[in-house]
Amino acid sequence: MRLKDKIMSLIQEIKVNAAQVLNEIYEVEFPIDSIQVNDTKPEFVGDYTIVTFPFTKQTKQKPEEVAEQLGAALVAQNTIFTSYNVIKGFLNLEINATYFNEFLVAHFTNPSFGQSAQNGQKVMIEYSSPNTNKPIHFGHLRNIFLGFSLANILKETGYEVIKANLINDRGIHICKSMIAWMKEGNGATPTSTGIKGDHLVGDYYVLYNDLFKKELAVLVEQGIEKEVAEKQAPILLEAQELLRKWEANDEDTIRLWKTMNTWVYEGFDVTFKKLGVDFDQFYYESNTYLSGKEVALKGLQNNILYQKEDHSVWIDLEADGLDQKLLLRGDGTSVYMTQDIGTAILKYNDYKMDKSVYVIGDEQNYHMQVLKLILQKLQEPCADGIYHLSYGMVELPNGKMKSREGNVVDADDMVAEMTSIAQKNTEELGKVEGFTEEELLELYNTLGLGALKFYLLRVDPKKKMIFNPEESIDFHGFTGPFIQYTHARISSILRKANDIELKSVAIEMTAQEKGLLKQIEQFPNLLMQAATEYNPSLVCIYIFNLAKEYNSFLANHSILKADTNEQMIFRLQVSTLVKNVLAKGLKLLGINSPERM
RNA sequence: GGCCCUGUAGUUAAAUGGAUAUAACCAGCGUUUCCUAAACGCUAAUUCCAAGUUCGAUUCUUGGCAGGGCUACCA
Repeated sequence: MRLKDKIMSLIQEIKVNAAQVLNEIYEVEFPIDSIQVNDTKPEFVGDYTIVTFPFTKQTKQKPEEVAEQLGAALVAQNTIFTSYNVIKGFLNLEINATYFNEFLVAHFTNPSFGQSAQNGQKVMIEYSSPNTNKPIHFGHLRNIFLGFSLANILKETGYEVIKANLINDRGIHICKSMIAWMKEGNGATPTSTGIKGDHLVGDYYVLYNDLFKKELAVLVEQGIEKEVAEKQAPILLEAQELLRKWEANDEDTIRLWKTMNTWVYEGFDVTFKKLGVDFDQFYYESNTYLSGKEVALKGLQNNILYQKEDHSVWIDLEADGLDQKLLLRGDGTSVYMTQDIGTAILKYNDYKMDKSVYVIGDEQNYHMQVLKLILQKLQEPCADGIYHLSYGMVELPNGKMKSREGNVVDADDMVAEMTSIAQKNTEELGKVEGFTEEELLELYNTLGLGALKFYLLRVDPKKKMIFNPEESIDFHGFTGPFIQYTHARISSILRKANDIELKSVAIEMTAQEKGLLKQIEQFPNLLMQAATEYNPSLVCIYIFNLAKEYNSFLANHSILKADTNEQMIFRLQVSTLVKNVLAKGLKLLGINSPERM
């Protein structure tokens, strides 16, 4: 067996071997993926375990007998297996240490370990997608980190990735900020006030809602029903008028709209940069909101859509268990769904991607389901590639965040808060020596962001999460800084040993050393799984377990004072490999790995 | 009403249908002469309820219960 030629992962190799042997013994074809290979539980002897219960029907033998025969044949046939034992229907296999030794030698200096070859597939990931009437808040961060991380993971596993941001820059919401600014802004600008552009615009959005509520109260006082008053409040009518002017291309309105949007973009830029995320392609809804109409009309001609008496255009999805959905109003204008249809087609025409991932909250599950179905019915080529990466909302302990009420945890504040906790912790631990002022600032930022990103990415995306600002963020345990710390410790050791030549050595490895290598060997596979499942939390869990295992190893093994020179070299090699994998895992999550902390 | 998602130690999270359900935080007790105690070790504690399928169910099916979301000619 030559590691250089090795394409298969160890688990895959076990499966292939097992299938082959089963075929030889029983003359039964078992599909490779039907063979279950698990990690052997620590209380048993062995590295990997084949579950033999599923074979009993076709082999007409007891699980123990199948396991026994399979184990004997595997050990006799392939030198990667050194021994086996059978407990009930579980066949525990021990893997030859030589295998891991060769693996170590082949990869400990390989910076691209974990990376897969290009697979020719193109994926677009749309994420972030903010409205321009308010700053980015904590809930958006989950979206942004998920999208960015997923893009990294897909690139690493061989996809060509386009990161897209669809900016929702038009509509009644931005008009609300505009009208409040016109009324009470007195010409305030980010420069004149010193307020970050997106926050400034967001403040007027909140102000709009305050004014609206006041007007509402007055109307209700006058004896008007609340629901009626909500539609009659003068400021709302003004905002709607502003939207009409915008649509009519009114010069002053457009100018103000552009100005305020520019403020917001400048603010967003700062935030995105601070968060360490970027995009390849921006789409603006003001450019795309009229599209989709032609497609709808074409669908009408082909009788996929139908028209009601008031000329509104609909699609009937009841046969698919959904509702009827409006696509064009009676006056011929588009709705949200129509725009999304248009944008989906536009994106596809731009890139012809195989997959289009939308990172959007789970409250839009229905919308996305309908969007995909309509595109399929319209026989648009982009339809089948659409995937909704649906994630649960981030809630505060006292309920949902509402930017209308200013009841949000702001993203910029959050980053600043985390950075200052990092600073406080570092200072308390007295670990500031040997750093320049500049390096310290960078370190605090690395640690604060690391904690924040890891915290939001470690949970399965589809689960909603509750964020408790006081209690939830920690620097111990299942956190970013824990892994960063492990990385920094390894770096320290390697710095001390940097004049030692890491030549190939053959040693008897301990169980824990073997365990580390076994874990690392699974890394490429794990990345593939994270990519197929669109789930960065798998990477979080993996690198956390690896860091934990390494820390435990470190407590039990001497490295620089190992018994023999060979042992030291071997452990330095293992450490190098662990460091590389931790750094790569963190990088895929968008987190930096400090050399010292 | 209909549809979708989620219920696992005190808390936050794991577990392609597999062995005695796994970690972290919190609590209690310990550990610093290779690297950095942001670490390591030990102790205690968990599958919402009821049926079903299975050799085997946290996982699949059905029915409850609880929480959230969607069900706009807003975006």
